[in-house]
Amino acid sequence: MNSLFKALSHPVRRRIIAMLRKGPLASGDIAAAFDMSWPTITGHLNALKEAGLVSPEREGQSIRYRLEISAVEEALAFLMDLSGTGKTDEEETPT
Amino acid sequence: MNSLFKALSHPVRRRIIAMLRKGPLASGDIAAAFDMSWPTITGHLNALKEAGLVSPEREGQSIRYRLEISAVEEALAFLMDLSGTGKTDEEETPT
DNA sequence: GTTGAATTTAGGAAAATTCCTAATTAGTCT
DNA sequence: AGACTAATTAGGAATTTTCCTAAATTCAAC
Repeated sequence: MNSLFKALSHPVRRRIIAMLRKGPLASGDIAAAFDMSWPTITGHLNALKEAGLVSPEREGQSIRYRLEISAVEEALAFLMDLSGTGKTDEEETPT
Repeated sequence: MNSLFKALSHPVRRRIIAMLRKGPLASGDIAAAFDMSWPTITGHLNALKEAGLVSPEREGQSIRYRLEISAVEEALAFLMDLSGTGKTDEEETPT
Protein backbone atom coordinates (compact mmCIF):
# COMPACT_ATOMS: atom_id res chain seq x y z
CA MET A 1 0.00 0.00 0.00
CA ASN A 2 2.91 2.25 0.65
CA SER A 3 4.49 1.39 -2.68
CA LEU A 4 1.13 2.04 -4.30
CA PHE A 5 0.95 5.68 -3.24
CA LYS A 6 4.66 6.07 -3.74
CA ALA A 7 4.20 4.92 -7.31
CA LEU A 8 1.39 7.41 -7.82
CA SER A 9 3.50 10.25 -6.48
CA HIS A 10 5.57 10.82 -9.61
CA PRO A 11 4.13 12.76 -12.56
CA VAL A 12 5.79 10.56 -15.15
CA ARG A 13 4.37 7.45 -13.56
CA ARG A 14 0.88 8.94 -13.39
CA ARG A 15 1.17 9.88 -17.03
CA ILE A 16 2.22 6.35 -17.92
CA ILE A 17 -0.82 5.01 -16.11
CA ALA A 18 -3.04 7.45 -17.97
CA MET A 19 -1.59 6.25 -21.27
CA LEU A 20 -2.48 2.67 -20.40
CA ARG A 21 -6.16 3.39 -19.84
CA LYS A 22 -6.90 2.66 -23.47
CA GLY A 23 -5.04 -0.62 -23.48
CA PRO A 24 -1.60 -2.21 -23.10
CA LEU A 25 1.44 -0.59 -24.67
CA ALA A 26 4.97 -1.76 -25.40
CA SER A 27 7.76 -0.53 -23.19
CA GLY A 28 9.39 1.13 -26.19
CA ASP A 29 6.24 2.97 -27.18
CA ILE A 30 5.87 4.30 -23.69
CA ALA A 31 9.51 5.39 -23.59
CA ALA A 32 9.09 7.13 -26.94
CA ALA A 33 6.37 9.34 -25.49
CA PHE A 34 8.76 10.88 -23.00
CA ASP A 35 11.78 13.09 -23.15
CA MET A 36 13.79 10.69 -21.05
CA SER A 37 16.04 7.74 -21.63
CA TRP A 38 14.51 4.35 -22.05
CA PRO A 39 16.24 2.93 -18.97
CA THR A 40 14.69 5.69 -16.91
CA ILE A 41 11.25 4.68 -18.13
CA THR A 42 12.07 1.07 -17.36
CA GLY A 43 12.78 2.20 -13.82
CA HIS A 44 9.39 3.86 -13.58
CA LEU A 45 7.71 0.79 -15.03
CA ASN A 46 9.40 -1.30 -12.38
CA ALA A 47 8.08 0.98 -9.67
CA LEU A 48 4.58 0.65 -11.13
CA LYS A 49 4.93 -3.11 -11.37
CA GLU A 50 6.16 -3.31 -7.79
CA ALA A 51 3.05 -1.42 -6.74
CA GLY A 52 0.88 -3.84 -8.68
CA LEU A 53 -0.32 -1.06 -10.97
CA VAL A 54 0.91 -2.65 -14.18
CA SER A 55 1.86 -6.10 -15.38
CA PRO A 56 4.12 -7.01 -18.29
CA GLU A 57 3.33 -9.59 -20.90
CA ARG A 58 5.19 -10.63 -23.99
CA GLU A 59 3.70 -9.75 -27.38
CA GLY A 60 5.88 -10.92 -30.24
CA GLN A 61 9.27 -9.47 -29.61
CA SER A 62 8.16 -6.60 -27.49
CA ILE A 63 6.77 -6.49 -23.96
CA ARG A 64 3.47 -4.84 -23.32
CA TYR A 65 2.40 -3.35 -20.04
CA ARG A 66 -1.19 -3.56 -18.95
CA LEU A 67 -2.89 -1.37 -16.36
CA GLU A 68 -4.14 -3.32 -13.35
CA ILE A 69 -7.38 -1.67 -12.42
CA SER A 70 -7.60 -3.54 -9.13
CA ALA A 71 -4.59 -1.66 -7.79
CA VAL A 72 -6.11 1.65 -8.78
CA GLU A 73 -9.24 0.60 -6.94
CA GLU A 74 -7.23 -0.17 -3.86
CA ALA A 75 -6.02 3.41 -3.73
CA LEU A 76 -9.53 4.55 -4.48
CA ALA A 77 -10.84 2.59 -1.52
CA PHE A 78 -8.35 4.20 0.82
CA LEU A 79 -9.34 7.68 -0.28
CA MET A 80 -13.04 6.94 -0.18
CA ASP A 81 -12.66 5.79 3.37
CA LEU A 82 -11.01 9.10 4.18
CA SER A 83 -13.57 11.23 2.46
CA GLY A 84 -16.64 9.40 3.70
CA THR A 85 -17.59 8.65 0.09
CA GLY A 86 -17.28 4.99 0.86
CA LYS A 87 -18.96 5.33 4.26
CA THR A 88 -17.57 3.47 7.26
CA ASP A 89 -20.77 3.40 9.35
CA GLU A 90 -21.63 7.02 9.65
CA GLU A 91 -24.53 8.85 8.02
CA GLU A 92 -27.14 6.33 9.10
CA THR A 93 -27.97 8.11 12.33
CA PRO A 94 -31.55 9.32 11.58
CA THR A 95 -31.85 12.57 13.58
CA MET B 1 -1.93 18.02 -8.11
CA ASN B 2 1.60 16.83 -7.93
CA SER B 3 1.98 17.98 -4.36
CA LEU B 4 -1.28 16.27 -3.58
CA PHE B 5 -0.06 12.80 -4.51
CA LYS B 6 3.35 13.56 -3.11
CA ALA B 7 1.70 14.37 0.20
CA LEU B 8 -0.21 11.11 0.12
CA SER B 9 2.92 9.11 -0.54
CA HIS B 10 4.23 9.11 3.00
CA PRO B 11 2.80 6.70 5.60
CA VAL B 12 3.02 9.21 8.44
CA ARG B 13 1.12 11.78 6.41
CA ARG B 14 -1.57 9.29 5.47
CA ARG B 15 -1.91 8.36 9.11
CA ILE B 16 -2.26 12.01 10.07
CA ILE B 17 -5.02 12.39 7.53
CA ALA B 18 -6.76 9.33 8.90
CA MET B 19 -6.58 10.81 12.40
CA LEU B 20 -8.29 13.95 11.19
CA ARG B 21 -11.32 12.14 9.80
CA LYS B 22 -13.09 12.48 13.13
CA GLY B 23 -12.40 16.17 13.43
CA PRO B 24 -9.65 18.77 13.82
CA LEU B 25 -6.73 18.12 16.12
CA ALA B 26 -4.02 20.29 17.62
CA SER B 27 -0.53 20.05 16.19
CA GLY B 28 0.77 18.91 19.56
CA ASP B 29 -1.80 16.15 19.87
CA ILE B 30 -0.90 14.88 16.45
CA ALA B 31 2.81 14.97 17.27
CA ALA B 32 2.15 13.09 20.50
CA ALA B 33 0.68 10.20 18.54
CA PHE B 34 3.95 9.54 16.76
CA ASP B 35 7.37 8.37 17.74
CA MET B 36 8.98 11.34 16.08
CA SER B 37 10.00 14.83 17.06
CA TRP B 38 7.43 17.57 16.96
CA PRO B 39 9.34 19.54 14.33
CA THR B 40 9.27 16.52 12.07
CA ILE B 41 5.50 16.38 12.39
CA THR B 42 5.33 20.10 11.68
CA GLY B 43 7.18 19.36 8.46
CA HIS B 44 4.63 16.76 7.48
CA LEU B 45 1.78 19.09 8.35
CA ASN B 46 3.35 21.70 6.11
CA ALA B 47 3.46 19.21 3.26
CA LEU B 48 -0.20 18.41 3.81
CA LYS B 49 -1.10 22.07 3.98
CA GLU B 50 0.84 22.78 0.78
CA ALA B 51 -1.20 20.06 -0.89
CA GLY B 52 -4.41 21.60 0.36
CA LEU B 53 -5.20 18.51 2.40
CA VAL B 54 -5.34 20.28 5.74
CA SER B 55 -5.81 23.81 7.00
CA PRO B 56 -4.73 25.28 10.33
CA GLU B 57 -6.88 27.38 12.58
CA ARG B 58 -6.19 28.80 15.96
CA GLU B 59 -8.10 27.40 18.93
CA GLY B 60 -7.13 29.12 22.18
CA GLN B 61 -3.40 28.79 22.44
CA SER B 62 -3.06 25.79 20.22
CA ILE B 63 -3.47 25.40 16.48
CA ARG B 64 -5.87 22.83 15.15
CA TYR B 65 -5.59 21.20 11.76
CA ARG B 66 -8.70 20.33 9.85
CA LEU B 67 -8.95 17.81 7.01
CA GLU B 68 -9.97 19.38 3.70
CA ILE B 69 -12.22 16.83 2.08
CA SER B 70 -12.21 18.64 -1.24
CA ALA B 71 -8.53 17.87 -1.73
CA VAL B 72 -9.12 14.19 -1.01
CA GLU B 73 -11.89 14.29 -3.58
CA GLU B 74 -9.55 15.77 -6.12
CA ALA B 75 -7.27 12.76 -5.80
CA LEU B 76 -10.33 10.56 -5.89
CA ALA B 77 -11.44 12.12 -9.17
CA PHE B 78 -8.07 11.45 -10.75
CA LEU B 79 -8.16 7.79 -9.80
CA MET B 80 -11.77 7.35 -10.81
CA ASP B 81 -10.93 8.69 -14.22
CA LEU B 82 -8.19 6.09 -14.48
CA SER B 83 -10.31 3.19 -13.35
CA GLY B 84 -13.40 4.02 -15.34
CA THR B 85 -15.36 4.30 -12.10
CA GLY B 86 -16.02 7.88 -12.94
CA LYS B 87 -16.64 7.10 -16.62
CA THR B 88 -15.39 9.47 -19.29
CA ASP B 89 -17.82 8.54 -22.08
CA GLU B 90 -17.30 4.84 -22.49
CA GLU B 91 -19.69 2.03 -21.57
CA GLU B 92 -22.62 3.49 -23.49
CA THR B 93 -21.98 1.48 -26.64
CA PRO B 94 -25.03 -0.87 -26.64
CA THR B 95 -23.79 -4.10 -28.29
C1' DG C 1 23.33 -21.22 -33.69
C1' DT C 2 23.87 -16.29 -35.07
C1' DT C 3 22.03 -11.90 -35.80
C1' DG C 4 19.36 -8.17 -34.50
C1' DA C 5 15.79 -5.64 -32.07
C1' DA C 6 13.54 -4.74 -27.57
C1' DT C 7 14.21 -4.29 -23.05
C1' DT C 8 16.50 -4.56 -18.58
C1' DT C 9 20.41 -4.32 -15.27
C1' DA C 10 24.68 -1.95 -13.42
C1' DG C 11 26.98 1.79 -11.61
C1' DG C 12 27.11 6.24 -10.24
C1' DA C 13 26.18 11.56 -9.94
C1' DA C 14 22.84 15.12 -8.66
C1' DA C 15 18.82 16.41 -6.36
C1' DA C 16 15.13 15.74 -3.12
C1' DT C 17 13.25 13.77 1.20
C1' DT C 18 13.29 12.68 5.92
C1' DC C 19 14.43 13.46 10.45
C1' DC C 20 17.04 15.33 14.25
C1' DT C 21 18.53 19.19 17.81
C1' DA C 22 18.80 23.97 18.82
C1' DA C 23 16.92 28.40 18.31
C1' DT C 24 13.05 31.36 17.34
C1' DT C 25 8.42 33.09 16.81
C1' DA C 26 3.51 33.80 17.97
C1' DG C 27 0.10 34.20 20.92
C1' DT C 28 -2.23 33.58 25.54
C1' DC C 29 -2.89 34.80 30.16
C1' DT C 30 -1.98 36.87 34.48
C1' DA D 1 4.60 44.19 30.14
C1' DG D 2 6.57 39.55 31.30
C1' DA D 3 6.39 34.75 31.63
C1' DC D 4 5.00 30.69 29.83
C1' DT D 5 3.17 27.41 26.22
C1' DA D 6 2.42 25.83 21.56
C1' DA D 7 4.27 25.57 17.42
C1' DT D 8 7.43 26.71 13.70
C1' DT D 9 11.87 27.76 11.39
C1' DA D 10 17.00 26.92 10.75
C1' DG D 11 20.66 24.15 9.73
C1' DG D 12 22.55 19.95 8.71
C1' DA D 13 23.41 14.59 8.39
C1' DA D 14 21.70 10.24 6.49
C1' DT D 15 18.93 8.12 3.16
C1' DT D 16 16.23 7.69 -0.93
C1' DT D 17 14.87 9.02 -5.49
C1' DT D 18 15.72 10.25 -10.08
C1' DC D 19 18.10 10.06 -14.17
C1' DC D 20 22.00 9.23 -17.14
C1' DT D 21 25.42 6.19 -20.10
C1' DA D 22 27.33 1.79 -20.92
C1' DA D 23 26.90 -3.09 -20.69
C1' DA D 24 24.21 -7.23 -20.50
C1' DT D 25 20.13 -9.99 -21.33
C1' DT D 26 16.28 -12.05 -23.76
C1' DC D 27 13.85 -13.73 -27.50
C1' DA D 28 12.22 -14.08 -32.19
C1' DA D 29 13.49 -15.11 -36.72
C1' DC D 30 16.37 -16.46 -39.97
